[in-house]
Amino acid sequence: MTPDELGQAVLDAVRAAVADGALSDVPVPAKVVVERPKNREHGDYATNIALQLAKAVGKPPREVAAAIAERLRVSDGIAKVDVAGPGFLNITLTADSLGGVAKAIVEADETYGVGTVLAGQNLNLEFVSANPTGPVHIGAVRWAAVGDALARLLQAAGATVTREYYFNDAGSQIERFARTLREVANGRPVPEDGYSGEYIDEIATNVVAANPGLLELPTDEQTAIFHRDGVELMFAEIRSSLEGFGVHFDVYFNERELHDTHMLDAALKRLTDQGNTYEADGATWLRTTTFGDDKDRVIVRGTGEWTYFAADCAYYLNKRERGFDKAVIMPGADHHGYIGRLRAMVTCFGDNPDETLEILIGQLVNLLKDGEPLRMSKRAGNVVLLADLVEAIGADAARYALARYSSDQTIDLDLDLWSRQTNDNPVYYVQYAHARTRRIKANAETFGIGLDEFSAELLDQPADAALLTALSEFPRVVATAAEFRAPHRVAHYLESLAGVYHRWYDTKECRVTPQGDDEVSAGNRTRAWLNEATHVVLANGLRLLGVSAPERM
RNA sequence: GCCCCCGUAGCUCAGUGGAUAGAGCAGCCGCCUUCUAAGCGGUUGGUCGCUGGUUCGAUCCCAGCCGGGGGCACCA
Repeated sequence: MTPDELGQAVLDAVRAAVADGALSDVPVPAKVVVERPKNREHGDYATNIALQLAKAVGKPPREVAAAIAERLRVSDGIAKVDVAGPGFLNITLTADSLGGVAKAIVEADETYGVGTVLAGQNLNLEFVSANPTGPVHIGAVRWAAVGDALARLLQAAGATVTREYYFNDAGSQIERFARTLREVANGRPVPEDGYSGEYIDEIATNVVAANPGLLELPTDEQTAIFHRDGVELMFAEIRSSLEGFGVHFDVYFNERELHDTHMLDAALKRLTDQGNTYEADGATWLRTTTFGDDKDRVIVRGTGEWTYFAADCAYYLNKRERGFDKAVIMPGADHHGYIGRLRAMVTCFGDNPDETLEILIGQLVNLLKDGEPLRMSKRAGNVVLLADLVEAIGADAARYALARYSSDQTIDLDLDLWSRQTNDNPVYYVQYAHARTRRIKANAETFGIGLDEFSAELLDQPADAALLTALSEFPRVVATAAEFRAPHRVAHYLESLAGVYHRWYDTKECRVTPQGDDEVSAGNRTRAWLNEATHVVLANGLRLLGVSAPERM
């Protein structure tokens, strides 16, 4: 019996109690969620449904709980129902009923955990979107890890997800980047507002090599070529480093495309048609204050140039026209001030931002070196790159470390600590648990134990029940993490599951292979399924985070 | 000044209304002739920043305050 099925059984008991008058005719909830109690003495599962219904029923919670318990006890697969504390129902399943979960998980394999809570939603998930003026640095790497994990989660929850990277290849920072390349290539110092770093020299050298005679051209023509080829080389490097990190984007969208296809004009026209623009001080403004923004925003500057915000407007419209129900974007922590104007802009287009726009603001990653904060500045060349991070701690640890914290939390990443590769890093704990499932499987095979005989009622040890209930929780963890846009919940769940599994492994009564001269028992054979089910869940969970599930460690 | 995030064990963090607030690391005491000790058991350690409010019930929701971090361009 799965938690969902148990929830349904509890619901049936509530309905029965209402039907026969034990509970007054209260609105019965559509769904009852049972949870895995922290304390094993509280049964396999618990629910606070009686506490929730007590007020409407007009009876003390324990009395309501007793009425439900009485009707739940007679359900199939229920071993025990206790009323506890203020009115909790603590439920213990029969070994037979609970054990069936193991076989179901093994049979579901990679689809175990896949659900439908977000089915039918077509989402555009935009993340990273770092400017092509330098390599991917540590701040952006966080969003690569979190965004990719979130994309996997949303898909597991049934949504259709397009991963998108927005390249700002049309603004003044790109102009500075091009000028920097040109100056450096000509042996002159980096301009005051330019970019520094080894990559600048490399790219400048490569552009010159690819364009013989480049440095003989007039300055303007040089700049144009450095612009064109430099950005292209930077694009390529960013793309390949992200792919190397296991982060794949379905669409790399260039801001330039918005200009080239006149999307900005179309967006401006739409906004003007809606009556939300005006002219002032020689510029064209969007009246975002009407919809809650602090101040109105310029769309066309006095010089006649588009602002970056104008491109944002066009880009949003473009996403909608490509058929996405919702644009989900993950800007950096320093962009939270954009929420107001983006929501207002969406409203200016006539959409409801609560439905078509979702902005996931996360916090910074701070780097510590020798316990001292390391300030990062791309222009000063003082950056830690994706490649550096991977080299220091490995891609698995990096992805896990960056995805395991709530996005609301500022991360202090101590380079010394992480480069030591001690088991301060919980990814080892989880990966070790997975590797252990594979070794046990291999050992079992030498005893001729495969996945054949399965007798659920033999999974009768407390450690079996603890592992089974932990495994059964996975689908709801996935659904909840997807709904809350919180991949870190998966990581914490896996750590918890790994702990339960390690304890199960250490339980003599729960061995997969026989001890000493013992014969292979039905219990051994059945527990091979439980071991395999644990492998399935750990592997599926790690896959959601983009972390490998090693065969051995 | 305005806005966003954070404040929970020595450290890093989970926990978005319920039962004695959890985990990892660090510390201390134990456990390897039997499926990997990158593991397990035990133990030490917390006025959930403060003050009010809502509630049968608040770490969680609301208000104010105090700390820490980050943002507030006709830059991108």
